[in-house]
Amino acid sequence: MSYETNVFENLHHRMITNGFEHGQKIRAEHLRKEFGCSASTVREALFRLSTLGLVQFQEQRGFRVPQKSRNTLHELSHLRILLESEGAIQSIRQGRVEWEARLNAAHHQLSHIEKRLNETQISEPFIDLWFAAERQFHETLISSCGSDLLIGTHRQIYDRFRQQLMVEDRTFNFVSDNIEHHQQILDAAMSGDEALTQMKIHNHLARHL
Amino acid sequence: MSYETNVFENLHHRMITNGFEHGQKIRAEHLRKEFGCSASTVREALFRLSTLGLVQFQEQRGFRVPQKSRNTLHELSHLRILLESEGAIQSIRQGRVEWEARLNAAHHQLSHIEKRLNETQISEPFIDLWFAAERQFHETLISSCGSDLLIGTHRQIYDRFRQQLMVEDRTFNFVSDNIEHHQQILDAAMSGDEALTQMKIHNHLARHL
DNA sequence: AAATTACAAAATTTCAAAATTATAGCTAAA
DNA sequence: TTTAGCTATAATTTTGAAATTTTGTAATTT
Repeated sequence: MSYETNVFENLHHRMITNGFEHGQKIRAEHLRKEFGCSASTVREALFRLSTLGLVQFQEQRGFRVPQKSRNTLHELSHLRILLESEGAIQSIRQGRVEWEARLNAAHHQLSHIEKRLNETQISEPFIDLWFAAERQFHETLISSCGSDLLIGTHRQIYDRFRQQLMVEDRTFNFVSDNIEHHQQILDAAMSGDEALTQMKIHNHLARHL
Repeated sequence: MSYETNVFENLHHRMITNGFEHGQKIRAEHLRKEFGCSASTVREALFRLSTLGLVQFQEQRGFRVPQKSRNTLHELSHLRILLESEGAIQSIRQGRVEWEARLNAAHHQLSHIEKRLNETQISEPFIDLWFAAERQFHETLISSCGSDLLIGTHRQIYDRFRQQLMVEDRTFNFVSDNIEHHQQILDAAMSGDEALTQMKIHNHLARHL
């Protein structure tokens, strides 16, 4: 793996997991010391991230983490509902027992983590586990839709969605609602009811609209 | 405007207007002579294009224009229908007389070009005009949807869609169908019939599914 | 006190050379 | 004839310095 790809993946992850603050200036000249490479290599990675919307680029003024924005969150939620509903519906239509098994497994893991969080309120060591399991659940939900493009686009939106919520994610205020919502989404998908699945996905995200 | 942005925009345009052939290797080392800048600057622009899906990047093997792919076109069409329908529906709901005026203007220009193309079969001088007008019509159709994110995502998909059709676009075989389809989309949108608009968009793109 | 100017420091952008890797062609051995 | 090994060439990746622009601060002017 090349240096640039290493830098890209590292920064990509930190952009959506509160590794940098909203609005923070990202200086290639500083990060090069941390990564032990040239500022040009960091700059390349930042350009890719800017195209993904995870960093804002302004000529001659460098790169900056996007601010939290109520409007951006609204738009991301709306588009995420659209994509995830379509992906889930197509997965219901095209998925097989294998998809159901994977979805149940993903849900099992996620609900296990969320229930632990809900009982103990021990937060910090679980955030990474929760983060990965939440993503895995939603991605598995659409994984049999038959379109890599839809999956990729959904991922792009999901990443930006997570970035907008990266501070709030760490308060864990959402957990009890999530347990219920994720269960409802799973049940609806397992029952093969497309409209119900779409409605449950919408309910899950409606508070951000 | 910086060099890199210049290079990016130039390459971006050529990626979707048959400036390079499907599957062609894109060498920064060669293009630097054309642009009169360093290969590193070209490489930066290519990284951005790769994130947009208009160029494929492979470590140590550089950049390549994506092949034509029946499957990719299918996925792009499906996703484009999804996004464009949603954008059109939201525009119908949220748009005002001003949106209708802009859409009628965009359609007028597009149909004028398409009719000329249909009558005279003079192709080459019109491709750029048609290209711009077709894009303008579809973008205007969704322009009052209230979501910059949806508009931006649609544009990204539309670009890739045009790349897949950039050779076929130059045969002009589609023109008479297009005249009819665009008119139907306009009429449906003007009538405020959401379901009909969605159906007409679907019909317009169904041959690529 | 507020606005403007000048200058130094910091940051950004670009460059082309060095380091590294892939590719192509040739030769020898099996 | 095929395969493996070697070498030269071409291309890719990375580097850090030079060129350019922005930012911050102090001094001056209004």
